[in-house]
Formats: sequence, structure tokens, C-alpha cells
Amino acid sequence: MPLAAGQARQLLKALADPIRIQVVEALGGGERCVCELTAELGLAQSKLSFHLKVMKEAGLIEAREEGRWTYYHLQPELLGQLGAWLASLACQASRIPALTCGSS
Amino acid sequence: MPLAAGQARQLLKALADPIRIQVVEALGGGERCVCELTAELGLAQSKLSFHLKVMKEAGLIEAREEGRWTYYHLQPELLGQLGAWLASLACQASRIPALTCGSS
DNA sequence: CTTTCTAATCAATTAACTTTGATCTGTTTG
DNA sequence: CAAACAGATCAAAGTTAATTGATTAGAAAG
Repeated sequence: MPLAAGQARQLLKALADPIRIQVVEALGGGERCVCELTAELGLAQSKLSFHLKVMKEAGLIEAREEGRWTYYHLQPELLGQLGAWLASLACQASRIPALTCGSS
Repeated sequence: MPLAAGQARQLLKALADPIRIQVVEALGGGERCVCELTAELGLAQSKLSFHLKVMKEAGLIEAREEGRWTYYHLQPELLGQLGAWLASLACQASRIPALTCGSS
């Protein structure tokens, strides 16, 4: 059982936003501090901070404080579990063997 | 390249709702008509209709009309692609080999 | 052809989420 | 310790999404 529906919902909501997708993709390249993210994505500090909070509360990302900087990184387990949850739904709806239905 | 970020966003938004997750799970068990879904989920007809529309516009589900009934079913390809997109993000963030990173 | 049934749509309300600018806290530097 | 910096937080405003009840359209049955 990969993930409860309630937690899946919170993760999906935390991902279902263009800015937050950009953040996830940026963090896919490795840990970033907030100042790097504001520069890379061209966002106001407080706006980014809001979105980081939503993502952190969903468990999608984690913060690491170092001096006066805060570094964020993806929390890959939950992302993977969400992917598996979706893949298993897709598999229920069609028996395409390439999709690793509910196994592992 | 599993899925564009923009389409992923629309799919995620279409999934990020408790009612719509219930619908997806119900449709995971196979095609259902609207009247069955209203009964199973205990929803007002117009409320369900609204959510079905959101999901259909995202490409998550498809409708099939038959007489005076409309049957809905999952569109497994997009679900699978979304799962793959998430899994590849998870893989970027950690080299857990069990997650089929970007392959196939 | 009128009634009934399924389901979509619409307008109005309500609720949820985002953005913005300001302020506040903690950290480093001079 | 004062100034500068990184970030979080907050309240107000703006925007988007969801709920509700009523209406509408098409299909089947009487």
C-alpha cells in the first residue's frame, strides 16, 4: 500500500501549481538556498517563502538551516510513493505490463 | 520525455481534491455511470458533474454516452505518464535504483 | 406528445488560495 | 552594538475554485 489517499491529496495539492513545479524542478538539480531560488525563478522573497511553506508542510521538501541561509531539498520518498500510487491506479485501469502495477 | 510540466500541472490540479480522488478510485474499479457515482459517493448531481468536468478537461477521464446514461472511465495513459514524471523527479533527488528513473 | 429520467449548465454565493508590502527575528559583519 | 542580510510571518487585497439550487436538453417510456 504505497500511500493513503489523504496524504496523496495533500502532496498533489502541493505540486499542482506552476511556481511549485518550477521549485520542484529546480530542486531536482540538487539543494538550493532561498536566495538562489528567488534569483533563478525571479520571485519576490515572500512569495517564494509562502510556496516553500506549502511544500514543506506537505512533506515534499525539507529545509536545512546553515548560518543565515536556509537550504531546501526534495524529499524523494514521498514523490516516489506518489508516483507509485498513480502508476497503480493507471494499472488498474489498463493492463499495460510496462507499468509496474502494484509490485515491489 | 514523459510529460510537459504544464500538462503535469493541469493533471495534478485535477487530482488534488478529495472528491476527485474518490472518483478516480471508484473508476479504478472500472467504468461507472454518473448515477452510480452519485450514489456511491453520496454527492449532489451537479456537484459531481462539476468535478467530472474538471477531470475530463484535464484528460484524466473520458466519457462514453449510451442512451440516457453517461459512463466515465479513467484515461490510464496520462495517469501513468504523470506517475512516471514524479518517479523521475524522485530519482533525480536520490539514486534509489528500485525507482525506474528515466528509463523506458 | 407528454411525462420521466439522466446529466449538463448557469448564476449567485461561499470558501479557499495567492499575492503584496510591511514588519519581525535571527545571523553575520564592521 | 549598529548596520546589513536572509528568511519567515502577517494582514489586507486580489484572484480563483467549489457549492448550491434552478433551469435546460436529450433520451426513453407511457
